[in-house]
Amino acid sequence: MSTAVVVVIFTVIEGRLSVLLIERAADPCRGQWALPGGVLLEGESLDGAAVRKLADETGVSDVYLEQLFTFDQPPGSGTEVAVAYFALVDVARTRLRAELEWRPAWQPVRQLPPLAFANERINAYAEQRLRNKLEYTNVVYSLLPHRFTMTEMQRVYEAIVAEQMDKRNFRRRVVGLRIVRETGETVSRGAHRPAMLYEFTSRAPMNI
Amino acid sequence: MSTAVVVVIFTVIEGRLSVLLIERAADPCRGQWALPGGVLLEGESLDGAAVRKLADETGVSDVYLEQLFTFDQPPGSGTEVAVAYFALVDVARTRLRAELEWRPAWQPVRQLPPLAFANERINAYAEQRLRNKLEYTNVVYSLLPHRFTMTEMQRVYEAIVAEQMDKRNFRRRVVGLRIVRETGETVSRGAHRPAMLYEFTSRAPMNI
DNA sequence: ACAAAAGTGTTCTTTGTACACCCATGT
DNA sequence: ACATGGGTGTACAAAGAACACTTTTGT
Repeated sequence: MSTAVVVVIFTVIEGRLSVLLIERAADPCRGQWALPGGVLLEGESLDGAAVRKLADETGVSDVYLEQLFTFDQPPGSGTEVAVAYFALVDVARTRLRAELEWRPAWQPVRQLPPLAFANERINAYAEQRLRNKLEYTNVVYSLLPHRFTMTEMQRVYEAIVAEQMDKRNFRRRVVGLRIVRETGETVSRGAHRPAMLYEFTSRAPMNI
Repeated sequence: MSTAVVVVIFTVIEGRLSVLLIERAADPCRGQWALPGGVLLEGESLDGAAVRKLADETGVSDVYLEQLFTFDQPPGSGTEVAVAYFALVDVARTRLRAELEWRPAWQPVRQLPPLAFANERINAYAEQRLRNKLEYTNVVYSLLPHRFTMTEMQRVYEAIVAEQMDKRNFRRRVVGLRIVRETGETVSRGAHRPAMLYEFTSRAPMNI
């Protein structure tokens, strides 16, 4: 009996929070979708396994990645428990590894297909935690480039909580909580006046 | 390779937050103290194993018990990972199971003896989580009898956060958050005027 | 009489929320 | 000229923190 590690990988695509799922080409649960996961290797740490799975699936590392919860595995699955992680990645930097028996795809969290195993619970739990963390941490740092405008950041938040925010209150909050700071430089991005560029005060998970 | 389950069991003794530790009478780590734990049995759920360990050690059930975090286990320990839980119990209702090779004792968290394995981290993590949960949930329900005075409840909070609070603000908070409610009955407990009895609005973990 | 805990209100500060207008640029 | 996103301030409400005195009872 071994330990499974699964990773709930979120991104934002066209203003919608989406999650990476794998279509199972083999039994059990052929044709259903499941969260990417695998077993803990000999001598590997949990965090190490999560980083490895994330890199295998998306090619990225150095993103927000946090342990979520540990779930029981169904009998006969070959593993006793599944340690779930969640991660946020910028879709523009990812490269999915599709193979014959391995068809990954981004699915909007509001319209998930039927999932194998207990993956609905894990997904729901991850989404809940993401929304909570959004309010007081810098989780989104790996969803944005190193420098970005307030509007770009706000669009990401709005995609995750699925509602619109007031831009003045939004700015006050993220600057007041020291999640981001002004860089002092501006940029012109289209048919409007130049915008201040911001950056995260830290690109590692804030622990609070 | 199997999965370990450990339980950080808190109580309040003489106004101090204390945790249950076991003195190891056998190698490895003979003479050191460790958190109570064991392996996940065949066909047993994680929560089930945590409930079983807690009952084995203290004789109590129906208390606050929540999954905390999953830690890597050191190589050669026979288990891959340790799923940690934390619990709060009323010391007056517990009965510790002491045996020759098994010497449990309550230790104040401010003066812990040297611990085996990575148990310092687990303890520190549990204490942190307890303090956070204290602010917005009913965690302490299993540290108090069914009916209690405000002062009794406040003493428990003060023991956990290790600082004194204002009783008017304290009452407003726990009543306002619907953690407790008045019962309408009063009691006389010593050389002072009778006190209102309160009760928890729920004796199951509030999920928020 | 005194010691011990119970009970009770107000002020101030901080935090969050709602809300509307003008500006610089590219087409 | 107009469409697009950028930038800004104020008023109100809610929540939290600080603070002191009187009451009831048992010894």
